[in-house]
Amino acid sequence: MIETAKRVEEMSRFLKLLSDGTRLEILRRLHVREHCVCDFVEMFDISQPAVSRHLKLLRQSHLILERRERQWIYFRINPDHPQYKLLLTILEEMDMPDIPDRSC
Amino acid sequence: MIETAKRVEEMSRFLKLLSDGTRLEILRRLHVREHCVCDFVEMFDISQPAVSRHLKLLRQSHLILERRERQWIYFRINPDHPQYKLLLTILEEMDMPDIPDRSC
DNA sequence: AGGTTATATAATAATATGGTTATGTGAAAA
DNA sequence: TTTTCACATAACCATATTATTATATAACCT
Repeated sequence: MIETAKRVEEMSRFLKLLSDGTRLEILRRLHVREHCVCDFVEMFDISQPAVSRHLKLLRQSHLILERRERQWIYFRINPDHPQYKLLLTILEEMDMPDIPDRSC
Repeated sequence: MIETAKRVEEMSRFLKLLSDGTRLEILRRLHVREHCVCDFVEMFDISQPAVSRHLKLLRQSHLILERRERQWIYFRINPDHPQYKLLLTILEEMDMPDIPDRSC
């Protein structure tokens, strides 16, 4: 079906967005709390423009939201993103792998 | 922590593997039943070597298993892969998006 | 106004990814 | 044993991705 093809296409774009170690780590941190760009520039061993580019990709797909406060720009995860739940699953999987299901 | 960094790294490699439309579609089909290479060659508008390359990537990461029967090679999903559960979540998300949780 | 700080954009380069055609290989069939 | 079928591998090419350096912009401070 065409609809399914579109969903596969969307999912592959979403997963591509998450398939980078730097971006995954950014999201892991944003899952804990808001961060400004400078936090990430300190955190990673890449240049400020490189960090900026990763944030741009995440922002352009509406996975993160920004808020300006004085000279800083703070980012946070967008809980209204269509794939927010899947994102949480992936982030939690990294934090605690191999935790069995609670039987429910 | 170093351990966490390793998990982020592993997760990004896993997601990279899934972040291609052709490979996602292959996995979607294998989720239903076994398929031989020729099935996929028919299915997609790419060359047989291109299909073979996608299958090789999936096989090399142990996400799929193969079985030879006469002149055909049949592939199936490896249910013992460390990320099998996450894979199912992603495949099911594509089939039925926006189905709310059963409250549990 | 002029300087500093935080972030974005542009230009460029190296590497990764995914496709093609040509060819190799191993099992079945003639 | 030769041919055919199903698949893999090699060589190559175009595009995508991700980094860098240089520069622009916007807010704050003196």
